[in-house]
Amino acid sequence: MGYKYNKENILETGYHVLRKNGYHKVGINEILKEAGIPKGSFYNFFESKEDFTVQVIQQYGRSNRQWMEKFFQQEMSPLALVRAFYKHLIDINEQDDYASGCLVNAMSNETGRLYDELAKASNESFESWIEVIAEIIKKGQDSGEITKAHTAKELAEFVHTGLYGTFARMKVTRSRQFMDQWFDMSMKFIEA
Amino acid sequence: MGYKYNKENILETGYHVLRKNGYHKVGINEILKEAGIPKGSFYNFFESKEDFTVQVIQQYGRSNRQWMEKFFQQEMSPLALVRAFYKHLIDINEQDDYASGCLVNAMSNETGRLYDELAKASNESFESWIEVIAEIIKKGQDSGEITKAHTAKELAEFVHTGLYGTFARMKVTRSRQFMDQWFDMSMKFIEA
DNA sequence: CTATATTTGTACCGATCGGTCTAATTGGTC
DNA sequence: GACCAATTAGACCGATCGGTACAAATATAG
Repeated sequence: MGYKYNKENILETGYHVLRKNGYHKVGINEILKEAGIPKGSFYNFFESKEDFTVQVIQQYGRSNRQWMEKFFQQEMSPLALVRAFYKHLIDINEQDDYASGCLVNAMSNETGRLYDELAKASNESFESWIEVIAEIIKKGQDSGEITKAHTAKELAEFVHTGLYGTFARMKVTRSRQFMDQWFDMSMKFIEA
Repeated sequence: MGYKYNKENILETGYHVLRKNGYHKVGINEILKEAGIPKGSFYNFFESKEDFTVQVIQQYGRSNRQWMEKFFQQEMSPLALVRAFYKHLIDINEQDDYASGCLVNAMSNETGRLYDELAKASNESFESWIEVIAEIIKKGQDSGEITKAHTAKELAEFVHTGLYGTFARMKVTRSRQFMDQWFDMSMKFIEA
């Protein structure tokens, strides 16, 4: 029962710190300092650093899925929505000065083969997002805007992991140039 | 002036340790132990952990490029070579039990926005490989096997970063299923 | 109010971090 | 052989790591 600190706020802080720095670079003390809580409270809320990170991923997975569902409810054609969605993600990363990419991609790459619980949480978030993207792509296929050469889920996975691939290039070049190039090619790929 | 230890061997050890564990998970002591050298020798060869890692990336970048150039000299059509190349990379990752992916992708994601020298080294290795892949794709375009809808370099970058994107999925699902799916879709994408 | 359980705050733990220092050893040159 | 520079060896440095211990403070139940 909530006393002084709020678990969701701590997870939110963890999201920002982990997204920018990765898992092994960040120490518990950095999170305590950033969130303004003492260590006792942290280990009251969370069993371990891994458990904390799992919950960060889960909370982000849920809130991002909700945001996506809302985004795809805008009044536009399915293909236009997909285009706007990825354009928006690229814009966000530019505003972020190319510092972070996606938490789930970062955690998957850095810890996916090292810690089972982190892998599971990352995978579940990813798949939950793919459901939403596949749904809008399916609508585009039904309306004839999007290719039926592959299933909606295959297209969603192909495009979204494609974006993840560009994050490595983005971080290293500190530029959106390659993401824009990827965008044009990917959007052409899914067009009917 | 080589005394007792060989710099290339130390870098080779570093390659394996860093590829599997990432940058921040690995301590100098682990590399010393794995390579069987004392700390004094390490800091005789390398200025710092970052300098060491830069040289690991550079050596791997060079040796991998040489391997690629040889691979593409096999007696096959350009498209068949590209297919065989990526099939082979997927096979390697399966044999590796999906533990590592690509060092350059891992370093780019984990450290690309954090350390300038690591970013530079990662970027240079990546671009050096893209040159080789673009070359074989160009040949495929000239022979009519590969689409001319995009330049050879654009296609090479799109495909290769696409593969990088799948590594996150691979590590988290511990399976080649998604890589195979990506392979089919990507190869279809570049076909004329 | 008292009794009890939970949360908060901080000191502390052994282990490890990246890196320095210096002595002993080695190899090459005269 | 003597001499010097480079290399090797590992003890040592302060800082930080993830996590524990425990007492003080706080909230809830009666």
